[in-house]
Amino acid sequence: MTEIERYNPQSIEPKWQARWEQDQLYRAQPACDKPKYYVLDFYPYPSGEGMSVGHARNYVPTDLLARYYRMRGYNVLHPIGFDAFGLPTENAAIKLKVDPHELNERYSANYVRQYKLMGLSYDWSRLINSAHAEYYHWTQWIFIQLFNAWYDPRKDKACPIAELEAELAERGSHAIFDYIDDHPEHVGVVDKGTPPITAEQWRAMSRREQNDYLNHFRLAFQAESTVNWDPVDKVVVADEEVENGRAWRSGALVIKRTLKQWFFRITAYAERLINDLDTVDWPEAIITMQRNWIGKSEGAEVRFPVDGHDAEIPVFTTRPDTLWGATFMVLSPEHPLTLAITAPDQRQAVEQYVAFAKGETEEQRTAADKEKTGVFTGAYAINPVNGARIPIWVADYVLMSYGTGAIMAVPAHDQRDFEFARKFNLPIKVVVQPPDRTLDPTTMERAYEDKNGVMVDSGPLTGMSTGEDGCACIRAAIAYCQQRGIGKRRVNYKIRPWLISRQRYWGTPIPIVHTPDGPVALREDELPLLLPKVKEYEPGPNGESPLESIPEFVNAPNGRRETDTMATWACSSWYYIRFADPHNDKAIGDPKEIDYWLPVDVYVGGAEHAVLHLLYSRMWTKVLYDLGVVKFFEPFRVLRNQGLILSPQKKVDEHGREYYEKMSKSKGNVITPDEVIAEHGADALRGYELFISDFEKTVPWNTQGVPGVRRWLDRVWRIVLYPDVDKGAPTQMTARELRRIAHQTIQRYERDLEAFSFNTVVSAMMEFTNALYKARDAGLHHTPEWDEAIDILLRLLAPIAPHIAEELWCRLGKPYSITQQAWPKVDPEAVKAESITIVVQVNGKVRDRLTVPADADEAYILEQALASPAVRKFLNGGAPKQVHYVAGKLLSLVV
RNA sequence: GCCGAAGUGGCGGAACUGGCAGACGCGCGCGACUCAAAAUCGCGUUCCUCUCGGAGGAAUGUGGGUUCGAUUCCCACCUUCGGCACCA
Repeated sequence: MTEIERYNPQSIEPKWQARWEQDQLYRAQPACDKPKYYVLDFYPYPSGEGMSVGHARNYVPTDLLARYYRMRGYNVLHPIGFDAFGLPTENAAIKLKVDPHELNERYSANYVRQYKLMGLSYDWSRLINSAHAEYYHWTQWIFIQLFNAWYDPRKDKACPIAELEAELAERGSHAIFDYIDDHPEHVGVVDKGTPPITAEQWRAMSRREQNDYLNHFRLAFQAESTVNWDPVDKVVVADEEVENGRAWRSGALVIKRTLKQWFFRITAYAERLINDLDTVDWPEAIITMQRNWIGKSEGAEVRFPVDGHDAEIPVFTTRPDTLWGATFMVLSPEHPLTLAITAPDQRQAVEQYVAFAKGETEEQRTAADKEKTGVFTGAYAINPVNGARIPIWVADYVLMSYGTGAIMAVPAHDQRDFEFARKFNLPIKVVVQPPDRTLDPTTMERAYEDKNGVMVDSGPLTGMSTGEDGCACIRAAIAYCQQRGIGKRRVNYKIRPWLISRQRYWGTPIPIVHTPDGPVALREDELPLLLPKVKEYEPGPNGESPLESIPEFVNAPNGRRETDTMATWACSSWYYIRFADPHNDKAIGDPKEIDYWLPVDVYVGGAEHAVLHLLYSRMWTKVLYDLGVVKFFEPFRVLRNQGLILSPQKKVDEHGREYYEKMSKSKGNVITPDEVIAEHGADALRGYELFISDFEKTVPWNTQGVPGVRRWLDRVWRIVLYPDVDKGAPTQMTARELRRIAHQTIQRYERDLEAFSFNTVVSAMMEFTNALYKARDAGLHHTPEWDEAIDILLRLLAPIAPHIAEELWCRLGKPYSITQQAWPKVDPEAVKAESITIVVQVNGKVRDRLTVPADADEAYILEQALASPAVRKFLNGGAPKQVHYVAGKLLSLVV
């Protein structure tokens, strides 16, 4: 027996990692004629805790793809960088009393160390970091482009704000507003409630007033906004950081404060953000979530005059067909007309109610199954379609932020209105009778919301029934309103402007100076606006940004510098472009490189960013497309989400149900790649990350899984280097069969990898390895087919387990590096089988299996089947009534 | 409540276009090697029944349907996970 050297990843992995790094094997070439492949991971935030094996679920599959496409001859861009700005680092800096710049370097370096430990093939020459001025210079540059642009609805794209100024000076803004009226999908290009003006009015304005007006159109703009304020921590907190009205960190009751905030006008892109979803290959769930988030709904805006006042209240409705069934109207407590129209004897009650609603948290106000509340204003509106005088109420179930902040209430056909009407004894009027029964307002138990039915008591619509698409009555109602001049077709979107400013230190400074004439952007040659070093990172007593206390920063020659910084969503909205040319100090990137590399071919990350990052990035891409900076309008061609990895420990909840926890430091159940690699090596970790489950599924980590994969790699090691040792029982296999298995494995590998079915890629490789043991036991190992099979095995292994593949490749005396070898070609001749197995069924049950030559025809197979004793047993001596033959697979006999 | 995804052995999962359900791995059991253990190798491992070295039956969340044939297609329901949640 030969003395064998055991597979020892601890000695071979660091050796090859050092060699690869020295040789810079994974550098992408600049733009050239080669086909490109851009595979990208979601931009990671480098946390102080480092990575867990859950993070590797993202990085290993993309590395497999990168290595695979390199071997297939593509110029592969596989970069990484750090989304380094943001609150977690800032909070850590405050707590540890360490400069966040320093923490960033420390944490990023730890991530890089872990990436290298896993043998990931990133192009390290393209490493980027959002918190480096070299990077945020261009985040600021894009901010300026947005600030200096508006969305021209007629051109359906972003245009320089100077064009808007020229138009205002020449013709005013009426043409723009008229166009939006006729094309309601453009409602989001301008702030709600902005008045149209004439050229004379524009020219009469001061520069400050003009800037205020332009602000309603700019793609980056400042506006008043209500935010959650934590009086103990003295910070603004996000909605997500508020639980039951209390700040998550301090436990203090949050109060609402109105602050001036910076926004991006994502609403202008609502329609394109929906429509362009048809052009990407993304998980259906994410596409649906984005659609819902944008929340397009079509209907009509109808104006209701207020009885006895010189005022009209517009309402938005998706069911204009039910206009005749409106029996009351409801205003949001924040509606500007609420107090103005309130009758004197109701004033006290309404004021009280408005104050009560204002004091409610978002949580209380939108709680499920909340009892309806509201107060009568004492005023009446006139229903413009039938002159009916209907009471106007104020109630918190109507939100100021959606539609017009006022609704017409149709209790017979809207469940919310129904509940309100029942509670306050308001009349209910049925205007749509369902086809199968007759609704009686006095006995109805819930609203009939279906569109299907016949119109009753509805003026000109009476007797109409729902058309083919269910919207005939709606269209007729809109046409009627338009003709009478009381309403018009309208589109509403739920999506709101994207809040970008944070009164915090650790973020990209906003390149704006507030002058007596209003906000002015820095010139491009004044960038980057550096984040100054400070001693204290805590926000001021009233939530002022720490930047406010630095006179050298705040005081600009022409005014006061903006002290808000950008939320990290800005940094991550364009980083995928930067990788094309990451160190360019003249532009966000050389257009030649950007045009070559983008869009991203495959983008992989967790589903938690379904809406936020993926929506923001799409908007920025479209702005840059409109402005001619890039030539693509969707950044990520293919998107896939990896599933979560949970802790292996089974827990039982209070109902006795079993579940697995997420890995987290606070629960003390984190498994790190470091510990797994120390014990079993990076290749075994990589293999198990791929093998653990279906890529998109959430699954608990199994501590036995890595040793299982390690055993497979051990077997690979032994069969490649020591095929003569430890023979098993003799088996039957021909050289041709071995060759067929090798080439079929290439096919399965390619097919499964391209379908993101990485677990079956690994299992195909395990089967191939098992087949080699069998072939060895059949005495095949000194044949040319054996050498070819081993060669294929190692090439296919290289993307999964690069270290062991390189080591074995080297020991067989083949040329360095295996990662630079060509991908093996499938030989179609080798794949063909000479004999095939045909399953014989009788009445749908398998009764026998026949081995026949691959070219056997149906007649021959039928003859063989009828001769089989196992089959005859179930034929009861008769002939089959029906015969179904599936070529090469199955013969089904029916008796 | 609404929208989306998914339910297959003890566990993770596989099954290409309607055609052998349970590949591959984990775990478990038995055996070989060993003084012993580890490692390794071999065999077995969905459930039930029987006249058990064989044969038959049932089974892919539940109940129906289409089909010679359904994990796959259709209908209804149940459960789990994710998202949204008074959006007019």
